[in-house]
Amino acid sequence: MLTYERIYAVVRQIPPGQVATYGQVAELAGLIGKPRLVGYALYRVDMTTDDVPWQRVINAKGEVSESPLRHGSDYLQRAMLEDEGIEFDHRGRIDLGKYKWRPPDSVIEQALAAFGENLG
DNA sequence: GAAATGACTCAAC
DNA sequence: CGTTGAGCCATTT
Repeated sequence: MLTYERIYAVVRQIPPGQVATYGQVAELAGLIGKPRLVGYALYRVDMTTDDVPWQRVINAKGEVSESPLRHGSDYLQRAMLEDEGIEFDHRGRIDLGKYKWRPPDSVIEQALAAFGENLG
């Protein structure tokens, strides 16, 4: 289960007003090449709590993903992002070049430290 | 243990 | 730019 916590930890590092892609989170979470795990983890996130800002995690296309189980709350996620100052394209896409989260070295160092714990 | 699922990503046309 | 196909592996049943 630490795998998920790793992802949550990274997602929590995402500051408001910015978005990160699954690949980005996966890379920082040590799940390089396994973006699906991130998506799966976010799906498992208990959105009833604010533990993880899953809303700031989108796909590499800059679109806000949605799940059939999430049906109906897709607009809610968009609203939350808009509330953070993020603008959506006419197609519902976000300008990653403007809003994509740029992980600071501190986060990378933390990630590396986390890897060490796991890698042994 | 084995099969099925999945909020994705990269590459090719 | 949009669609199609293959890769990835932990979680779930």
